[in-house]
Amino acid sequence: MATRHAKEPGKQPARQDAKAKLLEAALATIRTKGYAATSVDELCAAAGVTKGAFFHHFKSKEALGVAAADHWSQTTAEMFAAAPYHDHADPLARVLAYVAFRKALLKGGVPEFTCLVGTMVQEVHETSPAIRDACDRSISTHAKTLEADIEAAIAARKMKPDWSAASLALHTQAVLQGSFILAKAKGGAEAAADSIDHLIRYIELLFGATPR
Amino acid sequence: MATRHAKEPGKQPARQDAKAKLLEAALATIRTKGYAATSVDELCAAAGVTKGAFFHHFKSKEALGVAAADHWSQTTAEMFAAAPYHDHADPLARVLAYVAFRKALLKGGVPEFTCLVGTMVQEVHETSPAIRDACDRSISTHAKTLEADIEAAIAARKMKPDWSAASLALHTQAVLQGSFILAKAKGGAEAAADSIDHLIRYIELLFGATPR
DNA sequence: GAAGTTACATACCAACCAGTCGGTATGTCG
DNA sequence: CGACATACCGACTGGTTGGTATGTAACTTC
Repeated sequence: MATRHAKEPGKQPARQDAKAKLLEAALATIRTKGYAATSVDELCAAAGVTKGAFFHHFKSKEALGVAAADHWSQTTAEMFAAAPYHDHADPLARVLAYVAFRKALLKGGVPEFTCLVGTMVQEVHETSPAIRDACDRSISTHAKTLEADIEAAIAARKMKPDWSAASLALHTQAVLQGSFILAKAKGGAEAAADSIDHLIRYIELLFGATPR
Repeated sequence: MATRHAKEPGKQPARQDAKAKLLEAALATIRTKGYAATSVDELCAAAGVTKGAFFHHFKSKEALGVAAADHWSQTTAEMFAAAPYHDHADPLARVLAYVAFRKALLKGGVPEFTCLVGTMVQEVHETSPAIRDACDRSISTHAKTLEADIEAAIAARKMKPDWSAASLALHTQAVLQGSFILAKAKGGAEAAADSIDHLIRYIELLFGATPR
């Protein structure tokens, strides 16, 4: 029985460590194998904690799914907020730079660049309203961050389009999610990159810019 | 080949019935709950057969997944081959009518209009190469059926685009798959329809037609 | 420094999972 | 007819599942 009470900072595993490690393990594992095929035991093993810790922090596997989606929303929001595409003066340039940025993210293995909530919502949309809503929130909130720039680009050109900024913002997400499916089917990012190029071309044409 | 015909009408359940019923049950159930969350027992119950019948026709659950993807490829291919969008004289009109046809298919509940192979490949891309390949075949073969019309539309306008007919064909599938994810996240087809409208607008702009 | 709370660990369970196996009913073919 | 194959049945198995009950060490508060 080893009693150690080392009080120095950064020694033993921090107290709230298990929850964070479980969420990180959930992101990686669910993106690779999907939600249903990921077991609680597996998550615990990947996180290096026990099942007691899991059910202490999450009242069920479904609650972990919701928390994982929320965690995903938060970390991706921070990442996009800090991304350089906001730096352009012209709003259309910012929108195009955003899409180009998304294309540039297609690096590494398929599970590393695909979307957690897109994967999860496909599986649980009929069986877990809580997870579905969390995924919807993640996608819709992110799309919302594009609306102001799209709106400004419309206004700057005095356009009166028969489509809304909101629908174009959601369309960008549809193309990205669809491109991830192509990447998964083909085992590589090439087709996904081509599809994103088509999206860039569409936005250029929509706003009357010269397509490359 | 082996012509197996019932001798008299009004007989007992046909002999090859179980396999077909299992495949139909697989399409419905997997589209609703996903592949991993669908158990063999559940499939058997939905098809009204026993587990003995299941493992007689499919050597494993994974084999059923492959067969379901192939069955999906076949039935959808027949359905699209018989669809009216081929009737237009102009190849671009055929392409646009195809996309409009896909939009018109967004009827009923979400599991009824979404795509089996898009759902499955998201889950199993890293864990079941056999199913992933079957899903890739389904998507890529279907996309291929659009290439000739796109190519003809390019040639008719003497265009020299920096994108290929193949990539545009795959892009249509990406948009459709992405729109299904939006539909699943939002629990309805509206956002999916809007996204398909953007795809129609893109193709019109690409080929210099007047956008509506 | 006792009391209470939080953050884990250990041990366990009933339900469920994919897959097996011996058996039967119903063909086909010679 | 008999020999053999195919189609299907349903009980069974061993391992896994999500979830629980209980214990305990560490931190917080007074």
